[in-house]
Amino acid sequence: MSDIKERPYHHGDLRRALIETALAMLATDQNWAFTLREVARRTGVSHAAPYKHFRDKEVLLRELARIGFERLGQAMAEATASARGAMRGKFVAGAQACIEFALHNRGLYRLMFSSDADKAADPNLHDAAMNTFGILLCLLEEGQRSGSFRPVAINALAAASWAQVHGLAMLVINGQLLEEKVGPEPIRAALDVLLDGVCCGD
Amino acid sequence: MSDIKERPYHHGDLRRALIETALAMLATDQNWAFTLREVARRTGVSHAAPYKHFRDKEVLLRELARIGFERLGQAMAEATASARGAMRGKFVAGAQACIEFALHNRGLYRLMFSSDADKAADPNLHDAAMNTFGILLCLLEEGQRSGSFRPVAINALAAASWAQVHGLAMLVINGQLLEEKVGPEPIRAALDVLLDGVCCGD
DNA sequence: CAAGATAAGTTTCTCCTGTAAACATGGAGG
DNA sequence: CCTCCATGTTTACAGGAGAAACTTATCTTG
Repeated sequence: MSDIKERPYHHGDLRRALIETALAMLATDQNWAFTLREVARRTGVSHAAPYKHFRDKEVLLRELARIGFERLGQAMAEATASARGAMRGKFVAGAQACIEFALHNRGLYRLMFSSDADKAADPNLHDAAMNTFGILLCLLEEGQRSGSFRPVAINALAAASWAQVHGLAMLVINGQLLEEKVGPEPIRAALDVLLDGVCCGD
Repeated sequence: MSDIKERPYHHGDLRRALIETALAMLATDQNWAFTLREVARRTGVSHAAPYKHFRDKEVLLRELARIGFERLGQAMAEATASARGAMRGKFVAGAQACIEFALHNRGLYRLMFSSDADKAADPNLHDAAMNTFGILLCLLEEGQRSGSFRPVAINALAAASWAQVHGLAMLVINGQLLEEKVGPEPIRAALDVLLDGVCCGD
């Protein structure tokens, strides 16, 4: 009663609150191995309450992954947009934005690419992932149009770039890209190797 | 000697048997979300028996991952060794061997690169992973010595290659590299893009 | 060879999770 | 005002991880 917020029976926006709690836990624990009950607990509701908003745990996980792709896409879009100058620089900016995102959101990033975030099971998630992928595609198209990137099949460039960026991100957040193994600035160096294959001339 | 056993109290080689069962389950289920109890059940022992051989579930997971890296390394070594001709071809052979391995051992591959197979927690696992990585390094060194690969920092090449191959493998086993998205033969095409950046001249 | 000691199984137990079902509550519409 | 219904809560249950205590076969050693 003396409580500032005497939580009413009906939370008001529990769905949102649960998502926020889960995202916060992902940010902390970095291995996304959270339990639904813990999310409920930290949100201050009973352990069954979440089921009124998410049919099961995987639905929540997929929603989190979807949000992750949205944010990643936004980060990459901003990075490439604000990077002025050569296409090569834009590409690097986008790639680094992705890797930085992965580093600062390890748990979420891992979830996004884990088999638990099954794209086939949720059209919205699938679309979100595709949109993010689309940013890369646009960038590559732009680079080809401007004559900066080689005029090979766009899909080859896309597959190579996506794999490279995602691969780097995974290696980074797994701590498998340490100085002792691949030297300082491994990300930039690796991207340069790829870009030598992507860009025209040398 | 004879395989038809009356299930003696002492299994004889339960440790090995458990590993084999687990590997078989990984091969089937492809998402390595198996339970220790199920492994015990299928091996025909009580659910507590495994704890006599593995302190906890993660120890078993790490052992499986270690075996996975051993096999992957072997596959890649064989592929690169038996590929005769230009370095570029050797590289492609090794990369394809890795991706093929991932495809045919989805669960195991995912486990190998998941956070549950914590390299820092098991020196043997760490070494196995390093050895596999070493195959790639050797290949790159050989390519540089023979003048086929660009004389940039070996670590840049290594990071780029490792990320590329691993990234492709992850995308492939996640079904995110389908024809509709990246065209036919995406793997070969993507590798060619990278190799244009790795190899000398064009 | 008798007799522990010990390694390797088994049973039993506790705590936790995901999820279903039944019950409670409070705000919206007749 | 009363009743419906979305959104909570409590209770219940199947299953998993792992600890502890018990059992049995094998190994060691006097």
